[in-house]
Amino acid sequence: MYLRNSRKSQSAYLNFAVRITVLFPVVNCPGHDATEAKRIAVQSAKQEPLITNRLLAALPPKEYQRLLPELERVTLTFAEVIYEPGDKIRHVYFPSDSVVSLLATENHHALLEVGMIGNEGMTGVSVFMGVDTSRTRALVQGAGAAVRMKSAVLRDEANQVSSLHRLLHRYTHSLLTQMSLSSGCNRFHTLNSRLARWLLMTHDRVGSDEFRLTQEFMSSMLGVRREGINKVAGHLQREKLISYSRGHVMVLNRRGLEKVSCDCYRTIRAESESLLNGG
Amino acid sequence: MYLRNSRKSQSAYLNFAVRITVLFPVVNCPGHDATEAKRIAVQSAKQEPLITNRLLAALPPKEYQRLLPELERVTLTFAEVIYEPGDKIRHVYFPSDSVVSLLATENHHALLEVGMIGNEGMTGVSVFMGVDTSRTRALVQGAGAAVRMKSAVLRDEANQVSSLHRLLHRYTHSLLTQMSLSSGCNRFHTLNSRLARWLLMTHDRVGSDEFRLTQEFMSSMLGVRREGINKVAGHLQREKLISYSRGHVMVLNRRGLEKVSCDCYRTIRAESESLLNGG
DNA sequence: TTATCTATGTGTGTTGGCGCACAGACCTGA
DNA sequence: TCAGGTCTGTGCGCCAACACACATAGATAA
Repeated sequence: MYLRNSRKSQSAYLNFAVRITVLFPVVNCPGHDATEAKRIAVQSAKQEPLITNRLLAALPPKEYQRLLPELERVTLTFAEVIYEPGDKIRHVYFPSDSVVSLLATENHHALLEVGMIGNEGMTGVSVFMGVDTSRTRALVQGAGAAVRMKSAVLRDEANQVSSLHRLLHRYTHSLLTQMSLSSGCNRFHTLNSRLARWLLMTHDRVGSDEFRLTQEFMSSMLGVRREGINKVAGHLQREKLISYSRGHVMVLNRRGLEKVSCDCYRTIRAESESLLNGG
Repeated sequence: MYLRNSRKSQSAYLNFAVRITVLFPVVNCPGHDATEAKRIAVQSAKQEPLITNRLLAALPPKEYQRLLPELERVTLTFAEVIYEPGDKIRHVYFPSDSVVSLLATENHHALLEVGMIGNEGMTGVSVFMGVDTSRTRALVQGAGAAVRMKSAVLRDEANQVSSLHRLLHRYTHSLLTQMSLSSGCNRFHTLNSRLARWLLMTHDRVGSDEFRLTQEFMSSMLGVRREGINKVAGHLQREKLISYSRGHVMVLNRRGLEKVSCDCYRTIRAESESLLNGG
C-alpha cells in the first residue's frame, strides 16, 4: 500500500475530535406554558419561524405537526463532531443556519469532504436507511442552530409510508448525486475552482457574508495542504472576491466567485433545489 | 472555470454511447410449459440456480416468489450503456455475473467511476428513491447475465414496508459508503494502488480470472490518461501479478494484488459483505 | 510587558500525472 | 496480402500539488 501523500494530523479539532458535543437544548418546540405553546404551534404550521430547515418545511403541515414533539432545538458549535466513523448515530440533525460536513477520513489524518449539509438537508441518512453507523465523520463547519431527533424516532417513522418517508428518499438521492459530483470535481478541477465552489456552497448555507474558517480548516475540506489553500485564497483575495484574516472569511464578490468556480457548484445546487421544489 | 485536465474523448464506446442496448430477453423466470415452470419455481425458491444476484437471494423466499414474475433475464454486453445522465431510467438491473460501473462524467469527456455494481447490488437505486433519473452514466464493464425489473414495479414495491424495502435501504447505505470511500481513494492514493484495488473489485464480481478490459477502459474508470494506466499496468505485469494483451486482462496473483492495493479495497468489500450478511 | 499560541505568508526542491507525439504490434476485412 | 483500425509502449517537457522549513504578525493570557 502506497500513499501519495501522508499529510499529518494538522489541527487538534479536526483530528482529535473535540468530542464535547456541547449541545444546548433550548426547549422542545411546543413552548413552556399554554399560550406560548399555542403561539408557536400556530406559527410553525404557517410560517416556520423557529425551525427553518427547508427539508422539514417541505413536509405537509399535518405531518410536520406530528413530528414537532420529537424535535429538539440545539446549537451546534464550530468544529464539534456529531459522529465519528463507526459511532452509533444517536440523533439526526436538521440544520437551520448551521452547516455540517461529511468527511471521508484517510487513516485519521488526511480528510476530504464528501458531502455538505445545511438547511436543505439532514445528517445521518444512514439511520433512515436502517443502519445506525457511518464510515464518515460529521463535523460542524458552521456554527448555528439546528433541530435534532432521536435516531429511534426516525427509524420508526421510516417504517411508514409517509410524506417524510418519500421526502427523505428524495433527499438521499440528492445526497448521492452531490457525492458523485464532488467526487468528479475533486478529481478533475483545479484547487482554485474547487475552493471557490466550496466557499459558494458554504455561503449559501450560513446565510451571512462572513464566516469562521481557517486555511487549515479549508484544506481539510478539500483534501489538500494548508499551503495550497494559502496560495489560492491569496489569489481570490487579491482579486477582491473574498477577504480573510485569522480564521474569518468574508465574501466580497459572489458573482466573481461564481465565475472562478467550476460548474459543479451550479449543478450541485440545482440538484438540491429541484428536490425541495418537489421535482 | 479552469480545468486541470481537459482530456478528450478517447474511445467511441465510452463517449458516444453505443446506445444499441442489445438486450436478449431470454425468458421470464417461470418457464414456457407447466413442468418447466414448476421445476424453475421450486429450484428458485430453494437454491436460486438461475438468478444468482445476492441481493435478490437475500430476500425471504416468499417475497422472492412474489417478485419472480416481474424479473426478466437479460444479457448485458460489454460497453453497453444502461442509462445516460438525465435519461429516464426504465429498468433496474440486478447483475449476476455482469458488472456495471457508475460514472461521473465531466462534460462528456473526462470520466470517473464512482460506484461499481456486481451481483451484490443493483443499478438505479434512484428509482427506489423515487427519482427516475440520475446524473451518472451506468456502463456495462463486464458482460454477463442479469435480471431486470421495470422501474414502475420497483417504485410500487417501494411504497410497501417489505423485506425488499429494508434490504434496498441497506444497500443504498452501502452504495453511499462505497462512493465516499472511493472518493477518498481517488484523492489520496497512487494510481498503482488504485488500479490494483479496481482490478480486485472487478475480479470479485466477474467470477473469472480473465476479463475483457483495455487500458483505455481502465483509464476512464480511474479518471486518468491511458498512458498512466500503461505505466502502472506494465509494472503489475512485470511483477507477475497480472498479464494482459489487447483488451484481455488475466489475474495471476490475487494475493500480490491485495498487497499493492490500498486498504480501500478491503474496507469497501467489508461494507458490502456486512450488508449481505444482514449486519 | 512579555511569552506563547495560532494563523498566515513564502521559498526550495521533488514528484505524479498531464499533453503531445510517435512507433510498433496485432487484428480484421476488403 | 495489404490497408486501416485498435491496442500497447515510450519519451519529453510541463505543471500542480507535495514535503519540509521557516518567518512574521495578530491574539491571549500570565
